[in-house]
Amino acid sequence: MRIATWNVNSVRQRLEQLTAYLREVAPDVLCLQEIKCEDAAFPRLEIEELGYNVETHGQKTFNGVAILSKTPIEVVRGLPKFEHDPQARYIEAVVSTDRGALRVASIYLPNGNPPETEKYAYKLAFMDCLIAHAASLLALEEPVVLAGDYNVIPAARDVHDPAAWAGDALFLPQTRAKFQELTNLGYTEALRATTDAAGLYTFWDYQAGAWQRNKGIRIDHLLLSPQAADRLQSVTIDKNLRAGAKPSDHVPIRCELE
DNA sequence: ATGGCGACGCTCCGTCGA
Repeated sequence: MRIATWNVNSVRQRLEQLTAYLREVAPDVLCLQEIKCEDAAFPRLEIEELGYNVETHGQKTFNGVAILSKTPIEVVRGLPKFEHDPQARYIEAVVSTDRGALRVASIYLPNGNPPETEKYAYKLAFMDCLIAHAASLLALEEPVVLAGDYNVIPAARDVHDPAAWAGDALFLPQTRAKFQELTNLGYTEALRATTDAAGLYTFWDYQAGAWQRNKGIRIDHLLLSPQAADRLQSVTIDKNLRAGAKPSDHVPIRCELE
């Protein structure tokens, strides 16, 4: 069972890369963030043609999330207790698999910069709500994968230059503490269950030759409930996509569950 | 040493992202 997440930075701009990824990597479930279009504008037919079911929670211009799945899914749009949010940042699916139900969320957590503004307060409020919801999911004792662009650098080893990012909303102590609060509930960060290595990144800015200089950060994560973590076999960052033509500034990260 | 991008839209600049 292969589950991937990818911030595509506009699904319409990335359609060629997305369909190539579905063909070559063929994840069973792919969570997308920053689709940047309304549901009606999502290139649904091109994806369905490749054998995927498509569920979107889009909006015009900004944000927008989706879940693609080889098997049929039932979805809920919006983060529970945060449904009034006009920003489309959360969609959750129950996926039928041959090993029973699997729950997968596609999350686009707010960036939060600049930290002294209401944007950071919004990020923290979203995280509080996500923590509460994640706790309620644990009570179901199901395999759950909370996947997405968390806009959180968990630790110094996850950023090329920790000092340069010290005051950034992605790396502030309060941000990292909230992320740790989430994992402390009982979720396993998939990548960190497989390696302690530093310098594993999922995002490189388009500016200042960040990719060429490997000035990256690790902000896209897969969080696993105990029932999912027990089945974890491997984690892969599809870094090669950043070197290809017209890339997203994020690359996919995926895990294999037995 | 500095700055260097890219997507979007009531589009040719201003805003946003990370």
